[in-house]
Amino acid sequence: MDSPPLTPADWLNMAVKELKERGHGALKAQPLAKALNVTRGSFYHHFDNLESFHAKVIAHWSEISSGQIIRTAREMAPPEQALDDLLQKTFQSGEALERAVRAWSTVDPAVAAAVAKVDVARIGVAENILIDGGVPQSAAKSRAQLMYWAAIGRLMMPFPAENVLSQAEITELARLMLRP
Amino acid sequence: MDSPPLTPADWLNMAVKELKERGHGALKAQPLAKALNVTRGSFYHHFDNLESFHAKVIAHWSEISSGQIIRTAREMAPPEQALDDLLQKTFQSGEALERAVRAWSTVDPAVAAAVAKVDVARIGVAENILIDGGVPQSAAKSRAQLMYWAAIGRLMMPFPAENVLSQAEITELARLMLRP
DNA sequence: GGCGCCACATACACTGGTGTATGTTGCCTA
DNA sequence: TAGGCAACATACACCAGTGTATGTGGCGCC
Repeated sequence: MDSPPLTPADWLNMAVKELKERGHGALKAQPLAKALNVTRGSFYHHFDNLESFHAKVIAHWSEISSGQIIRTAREMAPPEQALDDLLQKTFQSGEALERAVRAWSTVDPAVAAAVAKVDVARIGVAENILIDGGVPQSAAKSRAQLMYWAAIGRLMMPFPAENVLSQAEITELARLMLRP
Repeated sequence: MDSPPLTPADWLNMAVKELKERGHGALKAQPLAKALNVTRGSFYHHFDNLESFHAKVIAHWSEISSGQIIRTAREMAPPEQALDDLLQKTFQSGEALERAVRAWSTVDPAVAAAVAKVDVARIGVAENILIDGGVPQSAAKSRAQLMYWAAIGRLMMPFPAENVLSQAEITELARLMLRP
């Protein structure tokens, strides 16, 4: 029943999974090793210590998130639709992960820095969509910020699944935000 | 140099302080005892165990938050001003605490339940302000939700102090939200 | 066919936490 | 003035984690 040897990527993927399901408190060598059916020896073979491992985990998350941003930006159909996508789809399957990372960022400055970068990138995408939709540049930034904050705020509700706006409400909001 | 004997309230106040400054990971008997210059014996004299202590901490936070809500609601001057207050003042000195509690809520269902209740109450206040300001009931709820999510989202940014809207922008937003 | 390295396993010393059981000290009170 | 209780302190057994040092099995390769 022995499985193929593990790579650092395997550890990072498991880390992301545990982060999503149990929060950053689960990012420890011993529990992760158990989840991968190996001992901590493997962990300390691939990584120097917990701190550097955490750094690689958050870097991995940044890449994942950046990938999502690129894809979202590429689907820039009509601005109204792009806005819907950005508001809704960005945090669809990634909600739990996003919540966990943001909670983590409140106690780890390195994570906070990474999250801040991703935030800037995402808000930039939203801003460009608004500008493409005819919103004056001066107003676009603060509106994009507002929208982004609302999206983050929603998923930081204790039960984000119960905190939803109807499609009609989202469309109404998008229309409001695209007003010149 | 001996100080007066501690009460459970002293422990709860210290807990809130540590929660605010270091996050919920600091809510442990040993570190708190050290911060209060006593030993864990005192902790286990006043509380059964960590779990019940945590329950009292979050209950204490709920009362604090409810107090703020009452005060905010009582200052219901003109709706525009009340909205400013709700958006800005609620999380002024309490930003770090709010962040910590919300991060905590992502890993503790009991905390999540308490936070959810406070959220409902706060959104209710915002909704009433909007209704007082002439917004139709049907639209008031979703707009109040949006505003609340944005407020929460802002303070969950890694550096909330750098994520601010100018007073002009807030006023503009309040005006927008109060549109019938 | 022995060499070396990769991917672990094992063992050890250590830290920082929990909960419990049992002192100890001062004050309040009958 | 003796008892009793509140507010601790002390000591113990235990657990879950870290990091490090060293052992080991297989496989690639010349």
